[in-house]
Amino acid sequence: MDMKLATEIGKCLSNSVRLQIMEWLKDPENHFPPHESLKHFNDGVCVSYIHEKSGLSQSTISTYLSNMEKCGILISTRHGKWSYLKRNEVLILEYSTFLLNEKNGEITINS
Amino acid sequence: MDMKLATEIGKCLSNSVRLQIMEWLKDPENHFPPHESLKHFNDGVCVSYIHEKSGLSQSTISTYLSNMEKCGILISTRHGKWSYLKRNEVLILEYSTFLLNEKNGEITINS
DNA sequence: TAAATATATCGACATTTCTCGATATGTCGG
DNA sequence: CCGACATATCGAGAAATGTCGATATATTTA
Repeated sequence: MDMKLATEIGKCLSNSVRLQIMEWLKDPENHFPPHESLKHFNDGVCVSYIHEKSGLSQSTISTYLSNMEKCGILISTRHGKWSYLKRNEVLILEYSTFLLNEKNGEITINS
Repeated sequence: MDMKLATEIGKCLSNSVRLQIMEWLKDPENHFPPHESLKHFNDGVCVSYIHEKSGLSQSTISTYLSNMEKCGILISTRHGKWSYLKRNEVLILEYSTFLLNEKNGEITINS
């Protein structure tokens, strides 16, 4: 993983509301009502549901989500007038792995 | 992992120099000269070596490292007049795991 | 095509972070 | 105890981020 990308991902994860969104999206069924239009959560959750739950303004959340998509940790899919957001688990795994020190192999406590 | 702690860790990792320091400390032997006093890297690297390599001022780096230690991703050990910093691999692993979605089990591509 | 709804973008101001030089504190060697 | 060196803290100005309301754009439906 490229340092520049990793820094951008870090920025997305450095704010409690954005981090909370990442948590909610781990398990949309348990954090959001079913959507009136789509019957599944395959593409995640629409912006307005995230907005309502967040307590921040629509414009703020829209910008957050847009930046999170720009760096790749979220994937956006449009269905009609709704934008659905879901986690990009592959990139998150890459980032997560990048943070670890592969030199350690399995982590050893009490070196 | 607590959301508040995770947010603080995210802030530490949201700056390219701090992220770079985390990278250097994965493998001190290959990024820093041997210390004049200590013959090993068991406790990491002293502040001044990190400072020199970073290109930022001593006060900036001191503050960076202090904050990184405060949230726990670095561990500081004093030896005489030197402070040595090393990665807290255990906490980094916890954070890294927190980011992942355990609901997925092993990650599946192409859902 | 006009109204309604969902989302995106803009401009502005408040808050936080970045970053420095100056200075304080801690520690060793003489 | 004093001078030298390592690190920490302080105060300040610059830059970035947070956050909003207003407005623009897109899409569906009447």
